[in-house]
Amino acid sequence: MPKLSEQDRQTRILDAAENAIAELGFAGASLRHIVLEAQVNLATVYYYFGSKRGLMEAVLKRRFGPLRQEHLALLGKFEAAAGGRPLPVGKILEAMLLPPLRLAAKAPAKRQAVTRLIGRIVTEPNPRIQHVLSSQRVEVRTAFLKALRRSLPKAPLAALLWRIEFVWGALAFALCNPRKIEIETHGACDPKDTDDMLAEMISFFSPGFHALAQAKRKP
Amino acid sequence: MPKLSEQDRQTRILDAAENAIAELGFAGASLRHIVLEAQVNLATVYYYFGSKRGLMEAVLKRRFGPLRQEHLALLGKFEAAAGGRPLPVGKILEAMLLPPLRLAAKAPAKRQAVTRLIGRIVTEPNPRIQHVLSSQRVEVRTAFLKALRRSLPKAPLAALLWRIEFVWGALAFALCNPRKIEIETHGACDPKDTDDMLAEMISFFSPGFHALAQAKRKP
DNA sequence: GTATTATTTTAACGCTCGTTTAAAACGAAC
DNA sequence: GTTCGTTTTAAACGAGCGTTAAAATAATAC
Repeated sequence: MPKLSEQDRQTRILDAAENAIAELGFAGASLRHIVLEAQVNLATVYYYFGSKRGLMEAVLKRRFGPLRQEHLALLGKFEAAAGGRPLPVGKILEAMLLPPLRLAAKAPAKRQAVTRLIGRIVTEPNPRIQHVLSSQRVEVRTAFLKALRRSLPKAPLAALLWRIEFVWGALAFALCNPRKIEIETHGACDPKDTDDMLAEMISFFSPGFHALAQAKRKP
Repeated sequence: MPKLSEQDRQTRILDAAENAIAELGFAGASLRHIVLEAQVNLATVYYYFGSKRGLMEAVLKRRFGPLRQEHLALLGKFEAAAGGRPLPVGKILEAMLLPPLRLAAKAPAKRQAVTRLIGRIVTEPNPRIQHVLSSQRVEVRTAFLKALRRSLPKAPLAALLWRIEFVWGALAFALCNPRKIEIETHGACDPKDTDDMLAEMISFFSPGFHALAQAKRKP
């Protein structure tokens, strides 16, 4: 029996599951497919993770736990640097977008599993998985909302909330199928160039937020 | 045997399939689940649609065929009204966003199947389904790109392409899980109010496009 | 009426899925 | 070297899946 990689089995299973989810979605990623790639016996999944759902949740926790921390840390760092003054919108956007993009950039070029995993989740039908993630991210969501409200005190709450959703949506969409974007734009947009993508997003969204600073028609 | 609704079976199957896809995704929507809701025999699906894939493609074609027409028609109407002059960015955005939103609004309040169907597709892993849609929408994509290039001739191509992707992404995200947005914002954002959503999107994205009108750092 | 076609149903095939049980292999302690 | 707890394996279960072939029914034409 050739044990190609001698990292522990749990990690191999998680890696394989992540790849499978990114490629096939949660429903399509079968355990047998996963254990084949992980070079692990089928029952090993149940020994370590209890069930398929347990494995899926572990996959999400491994990535989105640190992501949550990075989000809060980066926002906190910017706020500390601002010394109590409201953050520029561009900085808030950077704190929103950079951690996921950095996570995506860290992945090896060929397999953008993490990248697509992030995008995959936003449209996940399974309510259980939805809830796992939603509950993990409520803290991040409120932190960014609070920062934006401080920076744009005159902006209506609903307008801010909508815009936050739009930003997350654009990010998720871009992360979800990088290949599609690359093909459809004939290479003019390169999703692998995360620095460029970050710059494009910030320069695109910032003016839309700033437009809220003064105007306030319907209270 | 109670034939509750006497619309023809094909329509009942398509409706049921649309609901199932919206709720469970493409992989999770099983034929047996669909025929149960459609009150139709399992083999009937194969008689009319040949296979599950055939049914899925028929579901997509029924909605996205007319959507494509509406997109092109609305853009054409605005361009005709402009009489050869470049369209305002806001009008282009309206032509992009209104048809899908109108489609979503048309659906009965309880079941926003079409709404979620639109969003579900953008993250669909199945490359076959991806391609069916992608090929159907290339015409629409290029039409809007062309309109934007006319209105913002100084804008770098890549910047325009990125922004178009971001707009589609934000729209898809918002359409995908309206319930999630409603819950997470504690009702402050109401995805069922498509007029409001359209206004929010246009007012958010327009400034970002206009910022491209003059500035052009890297050629 | 009968013959012919179109539609619907029944029943099953083979496959893959998630999951479980129990036995085998292993490692550390004594 | 035996014992004991942990880890890995093999084998099977039942359920659901997409799909198909053929029989039963309904509709149409002659």
